[in-house]
Amino acid sequence: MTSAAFTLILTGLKYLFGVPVMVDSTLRHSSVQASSPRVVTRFAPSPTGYLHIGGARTALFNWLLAKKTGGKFILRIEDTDLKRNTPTATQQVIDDLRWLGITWDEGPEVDGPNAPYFQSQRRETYDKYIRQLLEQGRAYYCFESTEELGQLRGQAEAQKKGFIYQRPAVLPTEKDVEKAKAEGKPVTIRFAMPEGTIIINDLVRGEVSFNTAELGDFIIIKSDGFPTYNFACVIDDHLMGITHVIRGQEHLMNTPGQQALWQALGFGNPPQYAHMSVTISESGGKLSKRERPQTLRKAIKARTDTDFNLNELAGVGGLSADEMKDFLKGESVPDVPAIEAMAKYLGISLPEINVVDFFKSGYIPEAMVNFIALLGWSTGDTREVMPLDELIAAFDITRLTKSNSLFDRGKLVAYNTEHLKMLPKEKLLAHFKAYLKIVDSPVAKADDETLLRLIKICEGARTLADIEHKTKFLFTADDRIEFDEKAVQKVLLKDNGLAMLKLVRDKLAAMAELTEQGIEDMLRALAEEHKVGLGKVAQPLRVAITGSTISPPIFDSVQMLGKERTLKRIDNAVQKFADTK
RNA sequence: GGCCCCAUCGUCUAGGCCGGUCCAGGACACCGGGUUUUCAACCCGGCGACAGGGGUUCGAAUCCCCUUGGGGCUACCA
Repeated sequence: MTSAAFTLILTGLKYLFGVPVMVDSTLRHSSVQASSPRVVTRFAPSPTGYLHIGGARTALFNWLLAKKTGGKFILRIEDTDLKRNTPTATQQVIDDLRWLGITWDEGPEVDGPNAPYFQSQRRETYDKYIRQLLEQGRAYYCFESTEELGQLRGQAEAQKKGFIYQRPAVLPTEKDVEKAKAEGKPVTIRFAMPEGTIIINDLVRGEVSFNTAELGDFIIIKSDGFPTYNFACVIDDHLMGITHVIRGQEHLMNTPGQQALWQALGFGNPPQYAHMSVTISESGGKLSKRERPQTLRKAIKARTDTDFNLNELAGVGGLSADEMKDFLKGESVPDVPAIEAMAKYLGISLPEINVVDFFKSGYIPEAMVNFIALLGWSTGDTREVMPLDELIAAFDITRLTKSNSLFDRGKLVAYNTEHLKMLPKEKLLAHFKAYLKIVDSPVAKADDETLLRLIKICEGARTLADIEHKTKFLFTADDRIEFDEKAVQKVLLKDNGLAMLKLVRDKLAAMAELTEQGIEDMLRALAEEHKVGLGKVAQPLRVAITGSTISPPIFDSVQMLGKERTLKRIDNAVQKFADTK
């Protein structure tokens, strides 16, 4: 691991209202490892929704590092933005992490010495440090409204300059605060950024330097009294003894500010940072949960058919006409359930972004974790498909890639196929049952023994959804089979398919007991007798009992369906298509 | 616009720090063939990349600079 964690260089003699901030000094911090041998990492999501792929990747890398080094992994909920928090989000994130197999040593539901793990419950702690900063003149009050700030920003933009908050020549006093409050002005607190150059030594990017003059004084306490991310994160990382912070590149620009804060608070050595590359989606930018509503919006706009009723769709989503209008204009985004209901109504599938989306599509966590781990990281040799323990053993934080990577669903499918083959049967059974439950499949009715058999006869399946689709016919009523038109045309109505089906029926009816072997012998004999390939006799049978040309091996399919039901389905098919051409 | 990051097959990547062993390796995808009761799986083969331009050097995918392209951030969000 790299030695110097970071270097803060401040040039010149700078005074902040009489208080010397830093005098032309170069502070070198020794290796984090030297002072704290045990690695402590964390995943700190904000509870605004489901865990998405990007978050899962961040959590995974932090978890992997902790596991690899025998360290500790903490889950901390950054719920300081009351407006954005959604009530069930924390539970959703917890469920998603558990599904992936990512467990935490400290955090919600398991607790630990650093409790509470919800930032909204740590107000006193932040208050203590903010007082310290205020007293030292390293933080100061501000009273501008959002509108005023917006105006200043607009002016800067008009001049093609970046907006930097101008620190007042004389800092507001407590008296000014009282006055502002009396006048109903919002009160926020900004960090007084010291002047100079901050160099961060990133585990994946190397040295990156920033001029603090271009960063400006950022807000650390909001007008509602809650800390902003940049402040709370620094306090908690310090208090919780975090040694390594692995996060997305989108946080790179926050790092100098956080390090300066770390320094100002006298926290000593900051953690080692590793800014991962970003995961890009097929459509271009950062993989984002916005893609689902965007896809839906596009689909709605693409509907030009006359019988399509927009109001009806709005009703499905529980939206008013105005809300629908806003959504289409891109001004608002409905809830997840509303989005999903509308997508279902339109019969379109939304891109999988959240971890649950993949669960519902039939992917297994082992494959997800393996695939996500290889997005921006590699072993260095040619190993790719690996079980979890091997992944942990192979993990090396210094091998993270610098460049962004595209989330390729095709490759995920390939990984899922491999893991489906590798996984012990009991584990697969558990995954399959969970899957059947979440998609509310009729197959869920089957007992474990049957389920295990279904898994076995679907060997080579790519997803759990494949297994479900292939075997659902067993749990459908005999007269409710949905026939695939193409399959009927090609298999039953052509080449005497129906005639062959009748022959098969008679042979089957004559069999005392159905075994896979018996069925196979019978079908093969029939094919030979008529000098045709097995396909010619098997396919009509397959279509008759499943309605489609896709099914598990025919011998198993028939055996599992049973003689009575098979005959009934053959009769139904013969009757149904006898007069069709 | 400003600041920051990145750049090898369509995609994920190995190699780059320690320049020659790389006319660039693997995987997915794709194409062709095989196996076959369907789909999937499986087997064999093929296509396919060092963004461009300048340097440095006997020699550059590897080091330096520029251009171009992509991405991130630019909130009283995290």
